[in-house]
Amino acid sequence: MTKTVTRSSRSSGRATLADVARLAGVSQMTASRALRSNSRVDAAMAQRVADAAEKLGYVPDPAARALASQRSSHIAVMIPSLTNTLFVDLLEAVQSVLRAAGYQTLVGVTHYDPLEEEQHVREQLLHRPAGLLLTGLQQTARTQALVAASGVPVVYMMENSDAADVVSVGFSQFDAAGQMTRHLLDCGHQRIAFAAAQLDPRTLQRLQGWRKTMQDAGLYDANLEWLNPAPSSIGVGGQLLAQILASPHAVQAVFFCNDDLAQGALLAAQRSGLRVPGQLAICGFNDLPASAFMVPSLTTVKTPRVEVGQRAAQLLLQRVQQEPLAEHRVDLGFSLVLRESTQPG
Amino acid sequence: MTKTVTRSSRSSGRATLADVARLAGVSQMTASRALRSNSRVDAAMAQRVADAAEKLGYVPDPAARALASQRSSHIAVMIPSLTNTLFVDLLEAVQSVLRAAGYQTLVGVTHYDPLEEEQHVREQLLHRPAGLLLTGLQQTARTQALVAASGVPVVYMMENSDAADVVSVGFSQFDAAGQMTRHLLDCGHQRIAFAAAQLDPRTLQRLQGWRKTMQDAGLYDANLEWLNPAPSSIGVGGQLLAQILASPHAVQAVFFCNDDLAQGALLAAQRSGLRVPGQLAICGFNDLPASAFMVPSLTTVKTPRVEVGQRAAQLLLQRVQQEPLAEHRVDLGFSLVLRESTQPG
DNA sequence: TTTCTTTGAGATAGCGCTATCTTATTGGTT
DNA sequence: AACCAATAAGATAGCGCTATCTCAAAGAAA
Repeated sequence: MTKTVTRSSRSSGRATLADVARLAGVSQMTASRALRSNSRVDAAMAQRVADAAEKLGYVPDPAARALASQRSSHIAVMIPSLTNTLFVDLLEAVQSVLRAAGYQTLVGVTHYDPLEEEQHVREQLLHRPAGLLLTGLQQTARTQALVAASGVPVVYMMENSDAADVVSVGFSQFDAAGQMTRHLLDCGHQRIAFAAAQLDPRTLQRLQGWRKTMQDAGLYDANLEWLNPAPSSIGVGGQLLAQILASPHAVQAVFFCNDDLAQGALLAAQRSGLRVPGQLAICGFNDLPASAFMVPSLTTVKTPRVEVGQRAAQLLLQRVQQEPLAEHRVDLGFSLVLRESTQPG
Repeated sequence: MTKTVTRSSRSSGRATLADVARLAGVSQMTASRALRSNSRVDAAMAQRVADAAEKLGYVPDPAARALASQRSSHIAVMIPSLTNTLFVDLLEAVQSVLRAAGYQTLVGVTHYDPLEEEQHVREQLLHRPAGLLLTGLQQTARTQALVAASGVPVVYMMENSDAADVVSVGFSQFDAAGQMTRHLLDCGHQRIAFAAAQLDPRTLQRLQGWRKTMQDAGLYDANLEWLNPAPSSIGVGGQLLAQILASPHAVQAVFFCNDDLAQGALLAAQRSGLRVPGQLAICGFNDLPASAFMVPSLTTVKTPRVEVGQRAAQLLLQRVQQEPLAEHRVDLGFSLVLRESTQPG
């Protein structure tokens, strides 16, 4: 005999917490607590509730939960771009961790614009996300104020902050660029140009890393800096190379701030008959998938974007669940990938 | 004098619909209707409500709305991959349209796996999305059943269906591949290989388009088919080219099912000293950003992915808002992009 | 023993909306 | 004039959860 429960016409038809509580023979509140296991509940009773939920195929209603608790099961993620494989990898890593924990990921693509980021954050906060993941540390003052006022926990990705109350997962863009520059110096190059596009904060940190190393080596020259604010792309990489070659200042190597630029430069070099690394050494940053297959293969910096995404998501979950954090600042490092495009004679 | 409204400790502190109704001097229900403008409301009254909402900075609470109406402001989008620029462009287009209309986009990356898609859809339906965007027409039977049972409106992307009750926005993968094959024939090639990876439904439709054209020309040979189920990538493109060149069957041109494969083949050819198009013509599909910059530049099929995303999102919004659709099947076509890699002698 | 905490469970009361039912008003029919 | 649909607004009652308060029982401190 099937017990037929009469339901209002407005009900969803799904099993509700009340059904579970009835079957388990406990109050609805106890069932709620048992399923969330946040408050101390008798173990045997919790098991009864879990069994009842299982039997009924009960799934909590996110909207009801959000309305009652003023906190949704969404986590908002702000990334600058999906065109750059870097952020795609970051996002996929974030999403797999969050999804496994039962959270939905809402992605905001900011196109490297702090104001667009602010607008996205403002919209997202209306949905009362459980947490927020931000790329980089340079938000507008209003974004910071909005986030602070909302009380939503945040974890920052791709850069590290020294502030005590900021949780960040990243690596030193400055050091990475410094080491790559060092490598080019070790190859015997002295006139090492730095070419960049987009000019987002992380790119500028790489610029500083290159500058510092060149200055320390006594080889810094402002004529070696080639900065183009346009979005980074293969096409812009080719343009930058053309500009560098057309200038009267000699150059032995070019450090591109991103692999797509470097790839574009390699292709442009090939088209114009310039031998790499014979006449010019070229390197990039991020180790995008195509870089290993370029001819010549591209020397670059391998960045831990997947690990950054995973760790950031894990830390955010801990914050959301009010667990204490072991560390506030996670530096995941980087590694140089030396390939043909900088191979010394 | 500021009127202080006493609020319960559980309230969010934001202005609620009740506040708006009070200020406008109407009932809460009228305010609700006026703001949604779905039911006939007196124009003057609607204006009063709108003014009051504006004055209070009222923003509806999505959770409360979802709970009361059994329908959220989310729209779920299923795409196979974010690694393929094709889908990134599609997604960004979708998202910009939906966001402008006040909907949140929830992305499910299925990795070309119908079962993973099913699991994503199942999870998303628990959140009662307002609508669903699916890539391709090949879902599992259970996915179809789940979607049908939920009553959530769906629009299919990237392929067109002839079924009367299916809303789809796409183009003919079959025709596109046929035309490209025709182009290779027109260039004077007879031994035209088709090389593919991933082997998702759309890839197989392209395969069929190539087959049909080759058969019609009396040039079909099963030895010209090179299918690798691995995920499509630059590396796999190089492998496929190596296999084709190592086989005893002569080949004059290779039609790769995706640009990333073709790019990999171009790079591998360059590395091994094979002249393209001199010794071998190569073409791809999708016109990814790098293709125009390859050396030689890559002949390919330009696919209307941005337009597909926009139209699909617009149609879905119409379905969500119960508006009648002008057309159920939107074919956005494609165009051949003829570049150096297939240039005859 | 008495009193004061601690702990687990239940009862109650919303969270902020919208579906639905009811009632008042209007204008068109016969 | 009497009647009936069509329309607009209000009253009511939830949607399915969780925060908060209350209370009984059990253990710790006096």
